[in-house]
Amino acid sequence: MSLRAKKSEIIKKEKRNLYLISALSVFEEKGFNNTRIKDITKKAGTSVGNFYNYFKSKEEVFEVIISGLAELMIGKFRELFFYFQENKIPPISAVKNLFRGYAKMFKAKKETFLIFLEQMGGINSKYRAKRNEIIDNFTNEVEEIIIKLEEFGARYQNPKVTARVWTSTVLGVFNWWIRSDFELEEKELIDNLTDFLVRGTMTD
Amino acid sequence: MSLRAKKSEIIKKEKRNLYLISALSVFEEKGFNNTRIKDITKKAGTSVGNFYNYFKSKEEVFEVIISGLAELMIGKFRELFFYFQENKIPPISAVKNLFRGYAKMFKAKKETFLIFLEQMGGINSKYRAKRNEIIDNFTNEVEEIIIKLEEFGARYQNPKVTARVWTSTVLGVFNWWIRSDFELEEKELIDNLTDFLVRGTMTD
Amino acid sequence: MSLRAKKSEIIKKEKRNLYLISALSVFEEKGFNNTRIKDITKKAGTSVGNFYNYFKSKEEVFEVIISGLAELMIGKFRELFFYFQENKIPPISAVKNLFRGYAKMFKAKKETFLIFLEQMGGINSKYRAKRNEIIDNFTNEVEEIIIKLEEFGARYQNPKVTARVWTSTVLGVFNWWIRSDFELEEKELIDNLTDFLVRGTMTD
Amino acid sequence: MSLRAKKSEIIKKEKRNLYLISALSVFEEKGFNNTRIKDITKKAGTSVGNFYNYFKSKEEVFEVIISGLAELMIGKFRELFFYFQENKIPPISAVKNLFRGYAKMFKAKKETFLIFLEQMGGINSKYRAKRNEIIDNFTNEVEEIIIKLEEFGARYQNPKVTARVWTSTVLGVFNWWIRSDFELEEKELIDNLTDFLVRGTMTD
DNA sequence: AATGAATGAGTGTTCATTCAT
DNA sequence: CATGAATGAACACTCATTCAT
Repeated sequence: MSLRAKKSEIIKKEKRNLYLISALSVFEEKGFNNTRIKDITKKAGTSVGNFYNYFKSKEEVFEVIISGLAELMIGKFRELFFYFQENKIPPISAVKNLFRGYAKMFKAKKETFLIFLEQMGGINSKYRAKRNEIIDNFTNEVEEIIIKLEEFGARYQNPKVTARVWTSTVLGVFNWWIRSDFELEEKELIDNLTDFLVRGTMTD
Repeated sequence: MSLRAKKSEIIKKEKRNLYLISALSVFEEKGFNNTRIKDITKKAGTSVGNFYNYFKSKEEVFEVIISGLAELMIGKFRELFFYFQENKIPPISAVKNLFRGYAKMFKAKKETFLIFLEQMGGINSKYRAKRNEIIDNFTNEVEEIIIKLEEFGARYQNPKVTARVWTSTVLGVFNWWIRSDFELEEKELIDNLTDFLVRGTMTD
Repeated sequence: MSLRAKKSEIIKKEKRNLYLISALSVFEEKGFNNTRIKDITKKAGTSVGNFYNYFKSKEEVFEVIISGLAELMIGKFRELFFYFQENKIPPISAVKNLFRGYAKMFKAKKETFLIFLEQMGGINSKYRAKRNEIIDNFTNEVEEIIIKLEEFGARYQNPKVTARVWTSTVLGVFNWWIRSDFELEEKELIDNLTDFLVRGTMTD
Repeated sequence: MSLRAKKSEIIKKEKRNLYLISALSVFEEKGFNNTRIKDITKKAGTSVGNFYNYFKSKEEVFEVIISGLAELMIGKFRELFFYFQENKIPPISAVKNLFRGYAKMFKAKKETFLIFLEQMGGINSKYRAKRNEIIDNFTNEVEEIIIKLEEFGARYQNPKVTARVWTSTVLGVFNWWIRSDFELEEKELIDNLTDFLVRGTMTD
């Protein structure tokens, strides 16, 4: 690739990114269904037609925005899982670490998560299915850890329920935290959350 | 009111109900935004125009369907709260009782709750706000109980976080239970859920 | 026809009349196009379905209301024409007599005339054509008199224009008189109008 | 503004104009209420959606078409009034001048005037009120002149009635002249009309 | 005859997407 | 690539008329 081509490639990527950021902000405010392509391009300072040089449809921007969320959420969990096994970290520290990572992630991607958590299920059936699939996959990953935890002193329990409690809690509590504009001190949030979940999961 | 008028009154209520049921089912399947009035009337076996003899807009049916949910959820909690104070019921039994009531309620209104939990936030900003308001009110009610629980041996904790954990858990877990078509035995679900939440909340 | 049948005939006519009166009032207020059958039946204290036992369509009521207007306007003119020829009444008295009759007629049928004068042309092409036809027929009648007037000292003039001036004036001025709720004294109106038209028509 | 932008500005104005002309012609033929947006765009050779790039509603086109009529009618009158005072023109010449201007104006805007005169009152109450307001304002202007005319030898009369006669006559006679496709020679029309109105107004 | 629920064709407006410039 | 005008399918809602009771 020539230097010139490479440069244009970069510019193209930047423009695409600009659209993603603009769309994200409008989706978050108005919701997918009430967002007009014009709203996005206006925010980006370009024209309607131009948008279609970078995305083939309104759905595509949405999907790009959402894509990666699943990996992000699950990735964090896997990190913990790995760390946990390798380093024999005590569960409480491990969980706190995880939640610190989550707090950072939710802060960095607050709009995206709000869209995912609050809106995605209501856009259409396809996205509702996708949303549930993401949550289910996430829960399955969590479930595996719950099972492993028995070795570390978790009490006997139905791991499906426990895993669902964990994911519901994480998603629900962080959703509230984002919506409240991170009002509650991060340390307090994480300490309380961890305490609750660990007590709920482990034996005394 | 004449006998004739009373009869027609009843028939009218039944027809209205038929529309509510039809709409509920179509909303659940296609989502509000992708539901056409014709879908509803087809399912009800009537004509488009007739729908508007019973509801003044598509939004109205939706609102009638959703209305009452908040009261229902909060009502159950208040029942517990009252019972709990009056009868000095041990927390575990009280919570199990509550969840039995919830299980019944979610079963009876599964489509409505699915719409509320999964779709409502994505329809438009108005409904997103309403959804969050309902959840927040619910959480506030729960918070009051959490605070009372200290008398009964709850450990020191941030009640806002704990309340949020409870509501997130209840909504998230029951959402999954509905979606999975109640696959897991009700007793197992309730026992595990109760166990988790009580341990998370109370001191050892 | 039996007595019973005759009685029911009368009742039927009364009901029909009630509808005509109700429709007239609603048409005048809302205009034909923005009048709903329900508006008419509500005013009449009956039901939508009942209306169609008396009229076969919304247009029919309108046509019945308007029908007769043409004859009424032209009839008055013919009366004058006849009187005038037979009795050699001086023009000024004849015209004043005519206008007195007109004033009475416009007062008695004010809503009907308002509909005819202000609204009829805007309902649809058919009624616009009818409206113009009525006005043209009226003008033709007037034209005949204008021509005769030469014998009585009218100056030379194009009778088509003069006739058009007369009808435009009569319709325009009485329209205003009705709209202003007959504020101006009838005598003053008639005296001035007559004076103007006669001076405009006759030689000095 | 760039040359390119200026060009597009001009094209846009032309397209808007095309719509105005198309709408005018369809309104005149079918009437406002029976005109479909599709009728307008078909006549303009464009698509339905495109119409809404130029006008925000069907009512807007109508209002743009009608707007200016009032000013036009009254403007002509004021011209005369001014001329008349300044130049001490004898009334007959002044009136003839005015009517020549009116004839030209009605010819140039025949469809618009037909819509205003025949249809506007029947579209809906709002437009009926507007129509009457325009006519009343026009009449008030005329009334002022009538009052001034006394200095120039007008006989004593009720100026409200006389003004109403003038406007009714002008609107009624020109309405007919337009409808008859200007059959009558302009000079003949104006001479007769002027003669009539001046005789009616002035003393011998 | 009276009622008012039922019907369904009809219409203004929106908006994702395309395309000429 | 950029622009924004052009396209037309889609849809909520209306209302004259019909019809079962």
